[in-house]
Amino acid sequence: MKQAVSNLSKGKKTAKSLLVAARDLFVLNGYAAVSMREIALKLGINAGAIYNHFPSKQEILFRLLEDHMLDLLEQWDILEVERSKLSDLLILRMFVNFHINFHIDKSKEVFLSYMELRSLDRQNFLKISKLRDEYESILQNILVLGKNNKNLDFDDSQITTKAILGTLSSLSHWYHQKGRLGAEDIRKIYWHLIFNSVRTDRKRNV
Amino acid sequence: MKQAVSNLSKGKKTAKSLLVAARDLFVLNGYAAVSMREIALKLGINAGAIYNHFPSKQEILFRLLEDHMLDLLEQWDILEVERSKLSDLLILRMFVNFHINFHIDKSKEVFLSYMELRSLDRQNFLKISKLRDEYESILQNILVLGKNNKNLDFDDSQITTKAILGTLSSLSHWYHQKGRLGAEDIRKIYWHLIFNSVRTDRKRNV
DNA sequence: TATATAAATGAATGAACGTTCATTTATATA
DNA sequence: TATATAAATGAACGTTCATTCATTTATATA
Repeated sequence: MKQAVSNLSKGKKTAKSLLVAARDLFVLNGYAAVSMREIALKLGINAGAIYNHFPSKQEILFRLLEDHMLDLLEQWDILEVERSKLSDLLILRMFVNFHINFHIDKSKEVFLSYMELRSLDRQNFLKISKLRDEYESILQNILVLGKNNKNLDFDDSQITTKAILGTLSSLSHWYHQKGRLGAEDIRKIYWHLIFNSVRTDRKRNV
Repeated sequence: MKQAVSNLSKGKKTAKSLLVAARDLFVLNGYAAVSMREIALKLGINAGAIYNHFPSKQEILFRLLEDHMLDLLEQWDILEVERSKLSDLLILRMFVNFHINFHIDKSKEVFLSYMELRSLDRQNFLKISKLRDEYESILQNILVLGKNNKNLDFDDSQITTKAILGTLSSLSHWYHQKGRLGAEDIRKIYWHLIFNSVRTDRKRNV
């Protein structure tokens, strides 16, 4: 359970603020282009002070990405109970809505996970890749199950998984709170697109 | 018209090789994480020699992105004659196929344009953004025209444009020459997905 | 082949980088 | 309030960075 910020010790508060500052700067300029001095400056502290909270710049990035992926997988797990009662198609809709909600709430973290995988060192890269594959396989399993039960139709589960995630991920590239459309509109538009692309009676030719 | 490499002077050959080396390194590690020394090392020359061909590292990136975008727009323009005879739906299919072909042929350039927009300085960023918007509006115009003629159906042309481009762009993140599927398979799979997501008699609910 | 021009060298520039550390200052505990 | 611990300072470390430049070497032209 997450703790209210006001209950945290000064050290934990600073660590949290550093993660937020680093996240924002990494999103804006990219990991490699952001210096420890810039991150520290955002909190008005000295760069050296960061090392009381994190052992390295690399560890800050890893913590951001791992926290995000674990959060994503955990939140999906929590829906397991509700999910067990749903049809294949409704589970797919739940996944799409879940994914969109997450992208809207955590658009910076999503964007970061997408862009900065390559900035992780080998060991950290493997850890995050594993979590990412885990998430991807959730969707792929939904698709395969739906196809086996003849409730969904598509040509290739692997590519279709990538394509749907690509469709949804475009969200993190343009979504801003102040936009023209609300979350409900966006969920509806994307669901219609995705639903039609994999429904059973879709056409195979123009 | 492109010139055969063997006809180029030594200087032009080196410049071309530098662009290729920079492209490959930028794709692998990101612009900010690549040094001029690394780029030079790929050709076995000294870093200082790069400046006989390009005025700055920034200019190399800009040249890569601008060349790519201009190539993309020009290749689409060339198809104008063929296009004028086609129906709305076939024009959309032509766009999808064109886009996929380009992603397959120039996957590194596409990936770079996608990832390194933020590494451009303000002036260069605006130039490339303009070209990118131009390309995006090609698809949006196709969609709007198709909807007006009742040959296509979707909720929002702007989001649908972004979603389709997102779908297609996922290609540049996983496509490798040596993969399981050929270009023809990929075109077919993506076309079915996209066609069904915007065809006129699509369903609005589960 | 002689000569002008283009390309590459290798050392040097100052600035910025991540990280360390002895020291000082603030916070939490007793 | 006294004391132990945590957090922040500010200077410094060794490296690496993009870029410059006088000089040398290679190429193209006449």
